[in-house]
Amino acid sequence: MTVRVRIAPSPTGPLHIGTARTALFNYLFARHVGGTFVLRLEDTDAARSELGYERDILEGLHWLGMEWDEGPEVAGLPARGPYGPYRQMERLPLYKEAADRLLAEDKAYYCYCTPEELAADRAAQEANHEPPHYVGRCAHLTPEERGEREAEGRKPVIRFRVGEGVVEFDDLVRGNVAIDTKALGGDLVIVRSDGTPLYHFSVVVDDAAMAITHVIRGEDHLSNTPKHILLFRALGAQEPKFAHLPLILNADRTKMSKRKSQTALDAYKEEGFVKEAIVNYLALLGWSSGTEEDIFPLDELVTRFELARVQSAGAVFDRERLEWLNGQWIRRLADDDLIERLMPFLMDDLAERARQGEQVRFPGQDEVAALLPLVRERLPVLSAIGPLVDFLFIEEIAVDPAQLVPKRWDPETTLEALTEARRVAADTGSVSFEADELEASLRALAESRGWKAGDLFMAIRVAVTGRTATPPLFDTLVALGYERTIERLDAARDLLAPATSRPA
RNA sequence: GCCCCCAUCGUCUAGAGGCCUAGGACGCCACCCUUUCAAGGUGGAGAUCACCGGUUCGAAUCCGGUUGGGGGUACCA
Repeated sequence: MTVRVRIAPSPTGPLHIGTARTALFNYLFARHVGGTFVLRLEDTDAARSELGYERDILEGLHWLGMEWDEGPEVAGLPARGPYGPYRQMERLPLYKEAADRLLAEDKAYYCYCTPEELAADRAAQEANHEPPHYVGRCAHLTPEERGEREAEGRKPVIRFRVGEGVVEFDDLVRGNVAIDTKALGGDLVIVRSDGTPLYHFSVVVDDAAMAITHVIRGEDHLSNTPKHILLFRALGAQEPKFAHLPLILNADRTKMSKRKSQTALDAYKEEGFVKEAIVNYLALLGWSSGTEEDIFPLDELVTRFELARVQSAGAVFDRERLEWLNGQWIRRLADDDLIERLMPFLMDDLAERARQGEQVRFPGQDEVAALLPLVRERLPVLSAIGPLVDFLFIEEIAVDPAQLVPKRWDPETTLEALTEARRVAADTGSVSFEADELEASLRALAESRGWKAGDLFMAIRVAVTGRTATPPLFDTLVALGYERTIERLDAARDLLAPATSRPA
């Protein structure tokens, strides 16, 4: 029997980090055993489903590198796989047929209860401290009674007879789970009054129709699993194996939510998290290799992944750890690759500065390539590139006079030092403007004047970049170029003393 | 309320009866390197393995209970 798993997102919001993790575990499991990874869109909640979300989800999964073997047609490309269509709203006849079958076999029935009646039932049950459940008012209607209700114009839902007994299954991560059908809340609605199927029904009809062998999903579905198993049985379908993954948690250990955490994959992408780090991190949320390594590319995760090594307790999403992994992955990327990923972030940053009225220059890839050694180890996220190098591309940098003066110095000393530094830089630069020479001559200057090299360098750093934290100074000066270095040193001197009184 | 699941450093985890005076990683602290910031290196603090009882010569590991946390309980998915 060949393994078939699926990821079945609902296009009711942008791709959620939890959905991405569930997709990943399904993907890893499928690839590890040479099975098939199916993508199915569960869009039966017409009120909340949107095409834009669907695209976001598909693009996100694709971006992370999880190609599906079977899935819906997208952007003009035909559906892949023999079990299509892969959007539930395009599979309505299938649910209709399945529901009719259950109806014919009296495993399901029409229910005409109004929302008001159901609400009243629930209120009464609550008052009596009973668990909420459907009372079965319509469970045994005669044809006449049904006729009366139809005549009133009531549109029925279809309910599935849950029956009595204990449903037991062997969860691949949790072991044996047994739940009494009494805890299920009575006969459950499987088809809405408008004829569309509800999740618990469509998911089973489809998993059966698509020959899914393993259902790997979040723990939030664990209590609902008996409903599904009962439905599989009623439909005469082979029930799949189940594996319920631990939930991803907010810092307060509740189920990760938009309200308390950043849940949209897109938001992480826009901050400059690389896909390798996200995949790596998501895999480590609930799974561990059992070794002491923690950096794994996708293909290695595929070879190592086992459901048996999945944790059963929930895992708090730890952004710090994600950032660390991101830095690790950024350091590992090939030059060309990193440049390509960095460019959009840098361009966006500069474009934003331009919008704010600053004069900026947009560098080409070659120019950014030259900066790579200066920034590579300083990027926890790709979006950190702007603040690291934008002073190179902005005509007029803002310099704070207060920051210009090193802690141990006074303005006079600083002015003198910058003046001397300008002279030395000009002298050196007239021969060759290179990092080693600049460093040697400026160190010599500091020594001859009894200044701490660090203080001198800090004054220069702030003068030419406007910042106290930058890539290494001399490489920065070279990147800036001779002329702009001199210009900025002069501008900084002006800041410390009016031009008229500036020492020549 | 009822049902189900879970429980090892702040966080992610290793651990499947003796290898555990509980290991690794993130974060934190210190030192080294160093022109700043990073990165890197070294070291450190940090967990009476939720609690109680049992099984056993021996338990973080097995069993029971307690407590705590989470999830589910819709004409949402």
